[in-house]
Amino acid sequence: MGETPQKYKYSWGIEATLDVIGGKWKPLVIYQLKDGTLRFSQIMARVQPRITQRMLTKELRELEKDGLVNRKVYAQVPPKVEYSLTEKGYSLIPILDQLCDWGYEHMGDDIEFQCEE
Amino acid sequence: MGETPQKYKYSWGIEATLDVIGGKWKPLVIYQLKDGTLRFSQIMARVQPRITQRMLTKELRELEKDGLVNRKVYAQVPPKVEYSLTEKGYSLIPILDQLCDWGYEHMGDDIEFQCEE
DNA sequence: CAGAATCCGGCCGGATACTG
DNA sequence: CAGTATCCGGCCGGATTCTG
Repeated sequence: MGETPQKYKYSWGIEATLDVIGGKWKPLVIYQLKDGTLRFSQIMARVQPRITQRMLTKELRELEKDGLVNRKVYAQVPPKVEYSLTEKGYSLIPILDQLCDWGYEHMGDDIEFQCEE
Repeated sequence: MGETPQKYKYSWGIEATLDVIGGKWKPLVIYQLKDGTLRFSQIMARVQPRITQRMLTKELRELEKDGLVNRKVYAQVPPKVEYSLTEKGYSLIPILDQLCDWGYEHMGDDIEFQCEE
């Protein structure tokens, strides 16, 4: 029945999603991984010179904890760690594309963009 | 060579968009306004008891500054201020819906949702 | 190479009180 | 009613140093 036609609409889903991609560098990191597996240093290089090691480590850990990225450690010296997107992580790409597009269309008056190619 | 086949992909657009909707309450506030104009106290009531006056004022000011909401002040006593979405603000609704859906599908194991109805 | 640890400034966001 | 003003704790995020 029509009760609570629109009620409160707290939109927890939005907050849950923003909790996951809202980190300062997270969308960037996810975007880097969309084309495949990358090593820690490779991600660093692609987001450089803006992100610090500490931040990259931290955000990768959180993304891993949230089930968006896989972390594979090779037991060797020197260390080698590879990161890739999980299914869940991949499912975010279309949304990130849209966020990027919106930014491009509505905010892009004096900044550079690199959404799609 | 396929010059800069994928280059860096900084995705500034994403960051620009998240700057605008990334505030803790902003997506909620925008969502409340999607059905039409609301007064300050009405927005408060809908987001209550979670947001504070200070935060609502602050986020509304930022949304106004970013051109997402209109602010109409009635010169009367007691004061009356109405908020509504701009075109730009409305254009975010589909994206917010997607963010909400994603949260619902991927994070919704033990939280309540109210995306659409 | 991929981090862990430490230090630190800033500012985000909440609580409370006051005002036109 | 719709704000300001003030205080304040926490934590976000950067810089730097050390390590297996």
